[in-house]
Amino acid sequence: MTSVLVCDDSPLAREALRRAVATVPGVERVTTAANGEEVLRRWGADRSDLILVDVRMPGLGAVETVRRLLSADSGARIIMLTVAEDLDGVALAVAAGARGYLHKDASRAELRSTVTQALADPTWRLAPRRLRSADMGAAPTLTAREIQVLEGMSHGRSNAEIGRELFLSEDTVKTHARRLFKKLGASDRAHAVALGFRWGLVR
Amino acid sequence: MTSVLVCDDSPLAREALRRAVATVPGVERVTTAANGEEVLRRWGADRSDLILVDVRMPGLGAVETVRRLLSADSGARIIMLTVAEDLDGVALAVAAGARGYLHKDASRAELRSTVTQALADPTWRLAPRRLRSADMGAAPTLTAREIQVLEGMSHGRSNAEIGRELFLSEDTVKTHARRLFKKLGASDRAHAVALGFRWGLVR
DNA sequence: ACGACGGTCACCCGAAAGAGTTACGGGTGA
DNA sequence: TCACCCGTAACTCTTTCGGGTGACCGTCGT
Repeated sequence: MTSVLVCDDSPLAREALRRAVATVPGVERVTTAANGEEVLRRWGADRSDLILVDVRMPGLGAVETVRRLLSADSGARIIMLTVAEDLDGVALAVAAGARGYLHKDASRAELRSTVTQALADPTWRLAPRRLRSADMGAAPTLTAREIQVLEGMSHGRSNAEIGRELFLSEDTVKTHARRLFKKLGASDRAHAVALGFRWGLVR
Repeated sequence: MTSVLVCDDSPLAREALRRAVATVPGVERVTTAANGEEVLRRWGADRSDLILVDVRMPGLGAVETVRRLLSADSGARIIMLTVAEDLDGVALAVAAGARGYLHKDASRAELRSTVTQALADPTWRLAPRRLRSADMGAAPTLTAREIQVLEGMSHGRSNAEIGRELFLSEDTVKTHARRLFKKLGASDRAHAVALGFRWGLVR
């Protein structure tokens, strides 16, 4: 029983991927998820043989998702999906333990051959590259809420606006902000946003 | 009577956009079109105050649509809609005369604020710049000083600290800050830093 | 069962930020 | 020449931020 889990925040892309992966010989089941949290839930319930994860995701980021999947099961086989040239994100995810990546605008044949290969060989890995893997150890771990607040900041929202968006009081947003500042070592929101980008926590 | 015209080839996206734009304060009517030809027809019949056009369209392309709209009425206010990182298309459309662009996966608040801004100010432009077709990056042009100030912000410096670093008064730093906010379309320093990263102006 | 942590909310307070406005000299392009 | 932008600076006024502190309630791990 070979199953694949596909994660992408865009419903259209998700469906297209689901259909494409389903045509790979040997794949019996394809499940989908819209975000990192859902991936972790589904993975906990039913471990697929392969996971495809979009690098750019709201909420729990791709890097964090990869890290948590691997801490749950170090044997998890993960392939990143990327749209454009955000190679930084891919690099970080690969450094975090993903097996490789796929361009979303790769041909269907390309996708199929990569998936086939990854399924056939449990040790399959994209050519190992020299990445900033050393940096990853020090990467601050933000909670989902903290990342949501950080993302709000990166979109120019005030604490009050973020609170309205997340159905929280402004004071609660401030608490999350203070905690994430401390974790990141940021002196203010602008600094926090910059560090978020440098760590690949937001994009 | 404020009206907005939305053009997108995907019915789902079209409806979602229509609903989102309809919630913008001051907008009384939202009409939709599925392609460039229809936009031109509707524009001929009844000129809206603002037009949102998907960059990716079948038949008459977005760039050609923009060009024809502007040749019919040079005051037409057009904002491009883009899905991914097809900056080429956006850049061409902006070069052709579009006022700016919006990521389709931008938050509803972001969309609303951009539309509000564009409706409020007839001269609104995402980044007032002298675009050449070769510009291609479409990145807003910040002056050296503005980039220095933005970099200071990205390192968590206060305006006063940035001033001391650059041998400027705090008030001067504030002036540079205000100007770069306007150029980037940022609402505060955190947003400006985020946009700086997204445009590749800082790292 | 205990503590640590995360999520929620509240209050106070001083320090920043940001908006608006004005101003002046220099450079540059139309 | 005139208009426009840039760099510099000052002023006021309001909003927002950030730190400190305390509190209550879950959950999770040990």
